[in-house]
Amino acid sequence: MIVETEAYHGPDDPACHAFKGRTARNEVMFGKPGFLYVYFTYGNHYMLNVVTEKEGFPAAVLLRGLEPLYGIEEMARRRNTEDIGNISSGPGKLARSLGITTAQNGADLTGSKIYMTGPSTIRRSIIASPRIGIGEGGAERLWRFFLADNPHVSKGSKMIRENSYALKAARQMAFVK
DNA sequence: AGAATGATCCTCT
DNA sequence: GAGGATCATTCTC
Repeated sequence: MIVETEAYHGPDDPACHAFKGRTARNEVMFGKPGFLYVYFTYGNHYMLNVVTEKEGFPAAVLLRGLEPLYGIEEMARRRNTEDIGNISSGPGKLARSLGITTAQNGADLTGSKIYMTGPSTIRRSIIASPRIGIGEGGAERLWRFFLADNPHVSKGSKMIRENSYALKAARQMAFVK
């Protein structure tokens, strides 16, 4: 179950890989929505994105956190950990746990091999926050989204959550006082 | 051709 | 909380 995402929106978003135009790497983002955009970074990690928007408009959503529901043992094995909270709580971990690499770049998510399913209606409380780990164009837009009550979010999001709780608590104390 | 950089994670202190 | 790993991609010359 997807519990954390981040949005990247083409020409108006400096943090988007396609901000400066088409390259070999970001090619897939310019294609049809519903396809995987996977890239390799920091010499270690694959980032798993889903292409959104219409063909020709480069945009994608980065998957940053999953709650393992099925195939947990296999995910854990790929991640070499027993700690369920550490299997897919971050974008690099997530791709690793699913066995996704650039071999799957451009894969069709509307077929039957790799796909997403489930309710499209929002039933849970969601926190929107600034994107992290991004330079220019990162902070202004609240384009990181994660479930307010789910433990399988990335480290940065946990911090945001804790800070917001701390803020709430501080306000409450001030109110009581 | 060479250098810099990065939508991160892990280890060690 | 700091720093290293580690390499594909992109930018610069």
